[in-house]
Parts: sequence; C-alpha cells; structure tokens
Amino acid sequence: MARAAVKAVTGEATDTSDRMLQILAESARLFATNGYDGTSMRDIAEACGISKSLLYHHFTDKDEIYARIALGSTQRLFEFVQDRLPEGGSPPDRVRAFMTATGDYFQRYRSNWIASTAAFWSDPELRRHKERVMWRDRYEGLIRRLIQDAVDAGDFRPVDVPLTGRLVLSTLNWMHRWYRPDKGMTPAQIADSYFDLIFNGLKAR
Amino acid sequence: MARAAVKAVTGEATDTSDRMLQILAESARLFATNGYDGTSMRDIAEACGISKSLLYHHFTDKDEIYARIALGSTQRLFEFVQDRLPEGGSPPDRVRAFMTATGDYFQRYRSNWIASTAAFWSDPELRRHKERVMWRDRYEGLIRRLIQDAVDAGDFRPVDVPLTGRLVLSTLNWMHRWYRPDKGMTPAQIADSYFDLIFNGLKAR
DNA sequence: CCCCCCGCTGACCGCTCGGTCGGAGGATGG
DNA sequence: CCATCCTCCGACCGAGCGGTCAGCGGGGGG
Repeated sequence: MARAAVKAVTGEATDTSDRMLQILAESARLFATNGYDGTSMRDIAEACGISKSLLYHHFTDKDEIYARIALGSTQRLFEFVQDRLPEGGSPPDRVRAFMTATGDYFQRYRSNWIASTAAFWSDPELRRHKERVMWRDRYEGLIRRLIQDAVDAGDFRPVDVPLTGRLVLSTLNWMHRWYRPDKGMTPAQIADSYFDLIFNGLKAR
Repeated sequence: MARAAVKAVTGEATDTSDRMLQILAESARLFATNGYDGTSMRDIAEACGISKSLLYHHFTDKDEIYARIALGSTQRLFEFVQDRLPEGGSPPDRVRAFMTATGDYFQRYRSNWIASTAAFWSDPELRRHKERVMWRDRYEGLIRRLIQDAVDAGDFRPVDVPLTGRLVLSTLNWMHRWYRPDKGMTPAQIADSYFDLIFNGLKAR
C-alpha cells in the first residue's frame, strides 16, 4: 500500500520525503513538456533513476502524482500572490501587484504552472478536482475584489467586474503559450506592461 | 491505400466526400471534448456508425484527421476575420471588428477551434504543423498591422505593438476555457466588451 | 454476362500503457 | 543473532491503443 494512502487512512500528516519531492519535480517537468497522456510512469521512473514500482510505493497511482502537483501549484499561487499585495497601496497598485506577483510565480514555478494549467482536459477524479477548484476560485475572487475596491474608491471607472477579472486573468493565463525564458522581458515585466495597457487604455488622449 | 494519399500522389485536388466531412465533424467534436489522446480511432468510428477500418480508407492515420481539422480551422479563421474587416472603417473600428469577428468564429466553429487550439501539446508531425503555423502567423500579423495603423493614425497612443497584439489575442484565446454557451453574453459581445475595456482603459477620468 | 472498382467490414497484430506482486537487501532495535 | 521495518527492484498482467489485411457485396462499363 502506498505511503500516502496509509497516512490518509491513519490521519497522519502528509509529509513529503526527498524522494517524493524528486518524483513530483520530475513529473511536473515531464507533464509540462509532454502533457499528461504523453508522460508514462516509465518515463517518470526513468527520469528519476528509479524503478517504476517505486513510484507506486510513494503514490497510489498516476492521478495522485498529477493531483498533488496541480493542487499544490494552485494553492501556492493563491498564497504567493496574496502575500505580495502591498497593505497600504492604492487599489490600482494592488491590482498591479496581483498581476506582477502572478508573473513572478509563473516564472518561478513554470513547470508546475504549465502542468496544472494545461491538462484540465481529462479531469478524471472529480473529488481530487474539487479542492483545487476551491483555490482557483479564491484566486479569481481575489482579483475581483481588488477590482471592485478600485471601482469603489473611484480609481477605476464602473466596469463589469467579473468580465474585467476574466480579462486580466486571460492575459496572465495565456502567457505560457508564447513566453520563452531568457528572451525579452521577464513575466513580471510583461504583467506590468499589461497592467499599464489595460489601466490607461489604448486610446490617444 | 487511403484515398487522400492517392490524391496527394497523383496531384489530384483534395476533395472531400460526405463521409469524410462526417468523420471530420465527429472527430472535431470528440477531440474538443476529450482531447487528442483521449479520443481513440474506435471512438471516432463508433460516433460515425462505421467500422474502424473505414477511417483508414479515407485517411492515412489519426494524425491526418487531426491535421485536417487544425489546418482547416486555422486557415478558415484568418479568412473569416479578414473578410469581416470594414473597408472604410476607422483603425480602432477595424481592431474592434477583428475581435468581434473572432468571437463569431469561435461561436460558429467551436469544436474545431477548441480541438485545434488545445492540443498543441504533442506536435507530432512538424511538416503538417508548418502550414498551420503560417496561417496562425498571418492571423497574428493581421491584428498587429491593425494596431500599428491605429497608432499611425493617432487613434491609439504609441504602444508596444507586438505586446498589445498578444494582449488582444490572449483575451480571445482564453475564452474557450470558461465560456459556456446559452449563458450570458455571446462571444462576439464579450469580445466587444473586451475591446471597450482595453480601448478606453480602466482608469477613471 | 462478366469483371472490376469502391465503400466497407471483422478478425487480428504488435506494442505500450497503468498497475501488481513477491522478494531482495540493508539498517535498526531488542 | 534474530525479527522487523523500510526502500527498492525485475518480472509480469490484462487492457486498450493505432494500424493492417483479406475479403465481401453491389452497381456501372466493356
């Protein structure tokens, strides 16, 4: 029986050994590169330099590996961004900080981001999906609240808040499809430029 | 030998029988729903009410089916949008038309759009990929030219054109991840609202 | 009338997939 | 010195995959 399952049953805290961290890191890299279906358990084992059986000693199945990556990445994103909002900043500055912090997160945890963002397609286990959606909703709720605050403070004109939130998230979420590291601006700089474009608009004054 | 291959060898124009159209339509629907790897040739055959062998009578392999969908969709998108740009319109109106036309296209050919957009992950045959990338580049070049025209005409402030193009395309390309038909605004209306937000900006005057 | 082409089928192939199982081997504690 | 636990492996399994092949049956041209 896999360790994680044992711990879940016994109520023991889910700790994470070095070996598990290695497996999760290599898996994230492979998932990001080749997709979920394009990555076999054999690939993961080989990348870690271990036997395939050992994967099943640490995780119950392939889905659990992916779920751990996706959930961890989504939860960490929310906390990462929330921690970086300037307490005393103006509402627009806080929206800007939300965007640049997301850019930083994208740069720092790129494999995890891509792996967890890309492979929504076959959501196999809805139970596992659920908790992740909760964190994603918190993240989306955060940007909406920041926008609403900016509207209330009179810094933003009275826009459609959910739609504006989607506009902001779209620009950030699509970055992984064209961004190439070590080339051009950093993700945070791109996010900052996006904020400038959206905040000030394109219209010449 | 598959008919398409025969035609390619003989130089005959690639015509498309009713059966082929049916296969392409069902495949697009399945690819959009379950992804490329999540759709088997058996699934496609069953959805069409035919035997699996018949698929190989009309197409050489699974990749060719997908490539036909992806290439057709990408090429059609460019032509669809270009045809809908108002000839005498102002530069900003032409940018707006680009966005709403893309929204219309998304609504009309949703399965094909999703199928061809989502499954970049395993680009198996680069030769087949190539022509499609050409049409995608034309499409992206189109929005950049429209933006540049608006800047030159003094309607837009002097923005970073490639980045602004990516901003616009991001909002449109991400739509399929959250849009639900028969609920809320149409894609064209959403695209129009996006244009308003980006053009006028969020800042209160 | 015959023959050939064309749309079409069902049985089959080799392969890779996710996942299982019994046990090896070393450290730890009594 | 033995029992136990933990990490780890190689061999193996059934299933589903993409793709092949020999052949069926009916309609049109010689």
